[in-house]
Amino acid sequence: MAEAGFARFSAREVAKRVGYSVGTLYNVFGSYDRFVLAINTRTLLGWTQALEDRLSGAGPDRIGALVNGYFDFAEANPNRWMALYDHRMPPGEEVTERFNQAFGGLIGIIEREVAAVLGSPVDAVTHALTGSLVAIVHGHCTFALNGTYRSFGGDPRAAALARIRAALTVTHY
Amino acid sequence: MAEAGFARFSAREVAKRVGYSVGTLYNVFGSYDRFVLAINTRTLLGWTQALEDRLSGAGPDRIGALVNGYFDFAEANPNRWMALYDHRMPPGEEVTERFNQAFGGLIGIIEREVAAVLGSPVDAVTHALTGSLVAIVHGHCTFALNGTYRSFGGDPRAAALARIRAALTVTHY
DNA sequence: GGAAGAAATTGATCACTGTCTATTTTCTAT
DNA sequence: ATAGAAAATAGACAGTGATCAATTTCTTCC
Repeated sequence: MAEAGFARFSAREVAKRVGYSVGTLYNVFGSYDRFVLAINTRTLLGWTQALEDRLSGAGPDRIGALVNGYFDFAEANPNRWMALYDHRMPPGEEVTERFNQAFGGLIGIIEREVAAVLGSPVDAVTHALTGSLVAIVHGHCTFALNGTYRSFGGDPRAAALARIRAALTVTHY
Repeated sequence: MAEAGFARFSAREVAKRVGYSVGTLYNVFGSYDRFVLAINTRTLLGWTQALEDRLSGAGPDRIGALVNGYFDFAEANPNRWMALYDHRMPPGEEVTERFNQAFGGLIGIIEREVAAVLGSPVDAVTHALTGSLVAIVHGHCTFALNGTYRSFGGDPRAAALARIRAALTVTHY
């Protein structure tokens, strides 16, 4: 996935490279979508770990550390990161519990820092605000990786951080 | 594309439905990627038109009209809108000039309104800020359409608009 | 050590995809 | 009516996800 990217990823190619037949892959994972989901869960866990590492070595600007950690992981693993959003479950099928937990864990890390900055408890309000802040960084990161941001000019991660700070400032009042 | 979505879209199926053979589609468009690009260019032009219509019937809150127009188009045409970002050119190949122009036109509409709100001329600074604001809305809209925002709680378009206003407020100073 | 049963693995097969090209059909202008 | 250009076709190719009966490998117990 890291090497080929979501569009060119193939279960058969994986089977060939790991020395198993296609059938085994399907016995283990059930379907192509569940296979990709397993990979994406792994990516999510690695990303969470990267953010935690950033925070543990961070100075007073923990929000800045998170935004930079977010971008750094995505830029270091563009194909894996993009696969997280390129892949969609077929209509009717639900995402794995493990995947949801991994995603929740990632958001939880960010949420704690958002609440800390605002001096608020971790509640529904900070949860919703965290989602919105993540959406801000996600949008900037997406445009950075797919080349859209180049036509805008400026540094996407600096812009994202500025918008986050503005949001947190205004929310203070 | 509107009906099947990017993942399940197929040139052969299109050929069948329009009553031509696959070969003709390839004679006309050159490749699958260029075919999708032609569709996406059309989507971009339709989206631009929708935003212009909104603005022409808008009250004093033109930024609000843009954000709502952005969301409304995406929610009314989820598959077409998502295809805009799901599709990526194969490495080495470039996007059509027509596509870039259509995208530039869309951004231009937003940029004029951003400059107007700030009382600034349309220059490199407002251009970069516009890109950042579009990234904000894009992130919220993406999470709204792919279901991610549900787990956050709250209304994605209201959140996007609040973040935009915060960004424009802080930028004033 | 060997046999019975469970577990894991295989590969052939299916319907589908994008891509390409030689061939045929249709149109256009003289 | 005809020569030449343009448009459209069908079929072949290599690749995909999916399925499943048949085979191989591993456990377990006597």
